[in-house]
Amino acid sequence: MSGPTIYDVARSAGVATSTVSRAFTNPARVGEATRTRVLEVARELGYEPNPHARALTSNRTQTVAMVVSDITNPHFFELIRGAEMRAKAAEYTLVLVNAEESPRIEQEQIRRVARSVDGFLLAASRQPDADLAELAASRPVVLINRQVRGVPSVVVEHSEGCRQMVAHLASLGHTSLVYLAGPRNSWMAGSRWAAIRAAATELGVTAHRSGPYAPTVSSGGAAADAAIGTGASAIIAHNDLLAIGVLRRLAQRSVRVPDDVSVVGFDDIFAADLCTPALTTLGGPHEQVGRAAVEILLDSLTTRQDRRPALHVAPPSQLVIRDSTGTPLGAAPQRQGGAG
Amino acid sequence: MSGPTIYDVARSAGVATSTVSRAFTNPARVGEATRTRVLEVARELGYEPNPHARALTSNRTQTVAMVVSDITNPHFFELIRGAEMRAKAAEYTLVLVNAEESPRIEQEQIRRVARSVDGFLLAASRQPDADLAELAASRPVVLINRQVRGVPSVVVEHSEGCRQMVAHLASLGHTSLVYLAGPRNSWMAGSRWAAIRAAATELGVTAHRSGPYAPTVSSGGAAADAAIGTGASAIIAHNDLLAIGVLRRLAQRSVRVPDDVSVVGFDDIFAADLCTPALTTLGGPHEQVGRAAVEILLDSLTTRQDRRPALHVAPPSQLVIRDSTGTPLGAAPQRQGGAG
DNA sequence: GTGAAAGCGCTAACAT
DNA sequence: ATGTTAGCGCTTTCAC
Repeated sequence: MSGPTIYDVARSAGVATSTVSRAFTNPARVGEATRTRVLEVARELGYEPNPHARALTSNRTQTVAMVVSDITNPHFFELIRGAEMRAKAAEYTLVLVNAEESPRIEQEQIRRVARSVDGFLLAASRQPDADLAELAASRPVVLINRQVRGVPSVVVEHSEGCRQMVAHLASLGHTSLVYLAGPRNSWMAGSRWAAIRAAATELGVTAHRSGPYAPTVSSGGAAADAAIGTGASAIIAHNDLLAIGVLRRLAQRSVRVPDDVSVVGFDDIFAADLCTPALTTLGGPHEQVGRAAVEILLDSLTTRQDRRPALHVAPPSQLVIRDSTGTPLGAAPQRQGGAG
Repeated sequence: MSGPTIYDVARSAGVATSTVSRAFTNPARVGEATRTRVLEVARELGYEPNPHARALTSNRTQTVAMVVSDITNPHFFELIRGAEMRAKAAEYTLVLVNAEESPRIEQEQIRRVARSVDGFLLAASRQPDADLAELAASRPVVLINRQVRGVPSVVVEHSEGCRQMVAHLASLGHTSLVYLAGPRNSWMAGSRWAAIRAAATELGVTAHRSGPYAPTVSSGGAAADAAIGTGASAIIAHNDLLAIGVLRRLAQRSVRVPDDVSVVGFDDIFAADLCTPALTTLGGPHEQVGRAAVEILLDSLTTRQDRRPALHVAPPSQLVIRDSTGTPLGAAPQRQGGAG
């Protein structure tokens, strides 16, 4: 059934099991010659350490869990990819958990896998701050695109990004915008709105908020209708998926983008560059975020548990200007055409 | 550090540890009253079975690994999503492994996690048949979009799909097509080409093959150039990513799609519907494929190991006709415009 | 239906 | 530097 054990190797190599164990987990504490011999024998026998036996005594599993709020969202792909690669490089295994936008499922799953993993990567967690703080107190946790006091996190910088976004819109002549908000329990939704509103105030632009909306293409229909209703000439959607849905509905309604209304999204997913018109969006180094999060997590696993500061990393976002933003012709008809 | 054990529960409930164990893993073999009491006590104490201790004796981990050839390809995300959901429903955990298009990495990673999982889902494996057969002989394996004699698999039906694709092209007036092949060690690439060639022969269409190409957007440039070189009026790309890359290059070169040349892809990824022109492609129920694969795997875990037939499931593909295919104006100028 | 006890394969004191 | 020896928390015969 299962392969050779540490005993087989020990016997074959003429050493004690503890020596074999050390040869694998703590090579420095075994004599040069012994070590090579042991490893040699192990290789010959095809010995592979049993991770469960190992975990049982050492409480280390070489596994980390990545929990994403919605595996349906392509945005997470890049995060997952970065995390997987970094984990693999460190000989860690990545367990993938989909919270399906439900705080309840999220928590259930976290409990379920808690014993099998060394730590958690929580991407866009929908749980309340208190729950996250509590979890982080008992297990190593790194938050991604979510910030909670005292918990390490990697968040794509968006405050300045939102400012740039609003500035871009303002410079095109927009004087009124609407933010189509993401889910109520999305920290990002709140944080982005705050940044947008601040920038809008500063730049003399009127900003409204509508929502919350599920961050999906299909909820873009209702979101677009609501946005049009506000009379704003610029729409900032919570993410690219929603923005793409908005674009669709706008096309159906023969509202021209960007002539009649400008649309911008967040994340710069692969599809943002392909849709028509190509979407202006606030992108970020998502893959790198995934890597960084794993790095911090692994760090907190190896480093002594003494009070390291809960670090917060915020790699810069970048406003990618494409074709969905432009001068509103209705509002500023100094160009060629008239209003819609 | 870690929570209460089976001993704590046993003591509190006034039973033996074996009874507690049974209450969890084999409820039928414990008296009604005892069971409820044990479970009650366990809940009160916040007891959670330790999966490693459990795995150590039982050799079952409640975990399956999904290995994908390239996590970069959005196509896999539907597969992953389906698999994750089905696994979760069965209280199994999904481990995600990216083979990075390398048979070597694929094999290494499989070895690495072999002891930690109950079985493998191998999506678009790049390994030789022999290696897969060998692996399948020692561990439960389900292949996805790959077929190897004697190994259970779920493959989106594509033989008939390819035929429809070629028929669609032929009906539009195309008499010559080129298939831009995927990676050399991609089973799908070979299988699709065989089906395309057969259909082409049957329908009196000339078919060329070019490649292999990496199934990525960026290799679409060279692929497009080669395709144009063949003079074919229709291009069948190995997957949507490659097709999108082809579309890009064609646009750069001012080759009109579909007037000058038609383009079709495979997979019907999210972006296929968004690019310009929208891509005609052979889609499939990918999420369902992921689910089905997990189901078969779990089945082979629970069912006795006696010789079940290695089942092969092939859910139907569907030709999604969009705007990238049309009548070649150069070849059949019976419409309005002239050739390019 | 329930209990006693022997491991599963490994790590980690503690010796030497 | 290496060996001895307890367990880690659970499952699983084997008794009763």
